[in-house]
Amino acid sequence: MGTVSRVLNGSVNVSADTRQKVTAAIAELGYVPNLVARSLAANRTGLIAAIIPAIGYTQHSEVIQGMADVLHAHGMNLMIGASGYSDEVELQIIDAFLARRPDAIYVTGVRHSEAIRSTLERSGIPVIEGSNLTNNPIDTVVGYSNFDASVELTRLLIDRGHRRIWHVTGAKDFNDRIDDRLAGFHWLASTCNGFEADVIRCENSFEGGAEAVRQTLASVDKVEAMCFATDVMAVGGLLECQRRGVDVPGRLAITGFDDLTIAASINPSLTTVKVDRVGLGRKAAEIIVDRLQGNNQLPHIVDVGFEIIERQSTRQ
Amino acid sequence: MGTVSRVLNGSVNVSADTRQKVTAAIAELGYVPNLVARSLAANRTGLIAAIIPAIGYTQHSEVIQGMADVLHAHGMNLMIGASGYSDEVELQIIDAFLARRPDAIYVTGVRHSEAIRSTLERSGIPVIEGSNLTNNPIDTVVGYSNFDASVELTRLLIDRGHRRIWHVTGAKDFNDRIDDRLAGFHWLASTCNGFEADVIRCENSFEGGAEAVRQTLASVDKVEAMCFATDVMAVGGLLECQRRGVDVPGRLAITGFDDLTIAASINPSLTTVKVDRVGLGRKAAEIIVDRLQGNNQLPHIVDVGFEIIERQSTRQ
DNA sequence: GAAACGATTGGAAGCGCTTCCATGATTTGT
DNA sequence: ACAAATCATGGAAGCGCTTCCAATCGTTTC
Repeated sequence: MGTVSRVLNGSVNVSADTRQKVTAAIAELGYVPNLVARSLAANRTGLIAAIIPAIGYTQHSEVIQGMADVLHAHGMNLMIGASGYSDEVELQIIDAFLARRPDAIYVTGVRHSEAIRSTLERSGIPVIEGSNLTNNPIDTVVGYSNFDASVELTRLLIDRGHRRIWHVTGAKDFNDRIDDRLAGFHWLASTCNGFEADVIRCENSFEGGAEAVRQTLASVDKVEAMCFATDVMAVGGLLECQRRGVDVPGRLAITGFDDLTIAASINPSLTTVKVDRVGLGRKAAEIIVDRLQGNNQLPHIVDVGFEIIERQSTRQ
Repeated sequence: MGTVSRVLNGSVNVSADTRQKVTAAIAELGYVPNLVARSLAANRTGLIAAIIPAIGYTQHSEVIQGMADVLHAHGMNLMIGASGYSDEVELQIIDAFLARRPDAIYVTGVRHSEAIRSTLERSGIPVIEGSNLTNNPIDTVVGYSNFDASVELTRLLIDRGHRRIWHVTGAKDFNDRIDDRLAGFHWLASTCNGFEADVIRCENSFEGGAEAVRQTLASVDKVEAMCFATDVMAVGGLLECQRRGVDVPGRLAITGFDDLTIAASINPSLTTVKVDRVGLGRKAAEIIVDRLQGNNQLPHIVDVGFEIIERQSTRQ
């Protein structure tokens, strides 16, 4: 038993001869190691837990895709849960996951309830926060600055000559990513003279974006640009402009955020912020794998960056 | 120890008094049961494995979302893997998952390599195949008839007076779902007189759909309708028509498949086939839960149905 | 009031591995 | 050639639970 275990775990202290025999026996018997027993004995499960707000949304599931790829290559597997943007549900899922003794845990965002934060801190395993940045991670954060990206995107609109810009965002306290985008917008606005900054909130959906366009066009005679906090809303807005014959970007410039694949295809194509989400997931998984192999010299703040992609919706 | 276990598992044979004491002690000590040990002892992990072609695609991740919701409500958790449409990778993932002794496994589609099929058959756990139908499931299939849906969709185009229809599909043998859609199209075509059926293959992407439109318009002077095997291709095609000023549905009727959210918002809105994917996932999970609770009287072929949604892209 | 019974409870075995330890085999140094 | 060190191997303990069994206790029945 001891020797078989050594063979399976690739220990050095096994003679080539014995290894051969054991391997043959394993093949002949069709023996499949029981990883549950291994997990218990070795105090290491090879399971990684990941919690995202919603599995059905590309922005989040692409991160998971990246993680799954890297983890699978290292013999580890992913457990996944969806919080539905609820702190309460998220805590429940975290508790359920921790009872399964994962080797590490990934959570989306950097703003958590006190209960969640303390649970994660006491978990004793690597905790990766993703999709945003913070100076004060629970353990390690892998993301990009939603604040900076929003600043750069808004600056692009200003550079194009716009002096009145509407920032369209989701419900209050919906999540830290869009809050930081709004904060970046506000910050830049406060540094500019003769600049009119407005904010409108709507549902994060195509219809929400469309509604935002309708409201905005109805309430003021002159709107120069709308800076949507997500591509979903921006595309919804763009399509509403198509329907109403509003010239984009002639009458109204539009920007999004996320670079969904539709952003490049729609007419006019959409200026947005691109983030390599699959890469972010891969990076998170690589850090986890590294940490579990004993590397404690890893950075705790990992910026995967972003890229402003200017397309037709802002180019006159 | 025995008694504590009985309390935790809600056994009947514990006095209210003892239960009270144990519960209090658990709360005070902040004891968290180790589900790994439980899994080993009880020979039941409470883990469900799910394999989909790609996690980042809404069509598949929505199913996972539905499963995760139901499973979480029953104290079970999801392990997830992505095959990237490769039989080889899929088998690797299945093997890796089975070593973790999941209580059930979900796989996408009903056409599998011989190795995969036999591995699943011998696994000894409930196997759910999803997103299509077959008369010969490995164990249980939860899905809808891609064949029938395609027939109905094509019939709608014929009813609208179209006599030349292009079916746009993906690469050969890409997956059983789009193959069945093509088969449905062919079958209906073969029953109609004076009907011209063409097939074109392209990449399953917006750009692929656009390319299909370009090729089709260039090669023939009269095309009446294009029936795309997926909404992604259809939307790509529709946007290409926008760019070229091709009137949809006046000059060219277009249909998709999947009812992605964009289908309802795009201009003109897209006629497509709607499937409740989250519901499909929920149903699959409910069957799993039921089976694990010992119910063996469940149907092995579960049709969750589909709905043809006619929108502007086919309505003259 | 004694026998019989069912409801509770504690204890031990065991789930299938990993890991430590002791033993024996082999190699190295001198 | 011999002692010391190194390596390979089998065996046993133990990971933290569940579950079975036997023992205990309070009740009911006649």
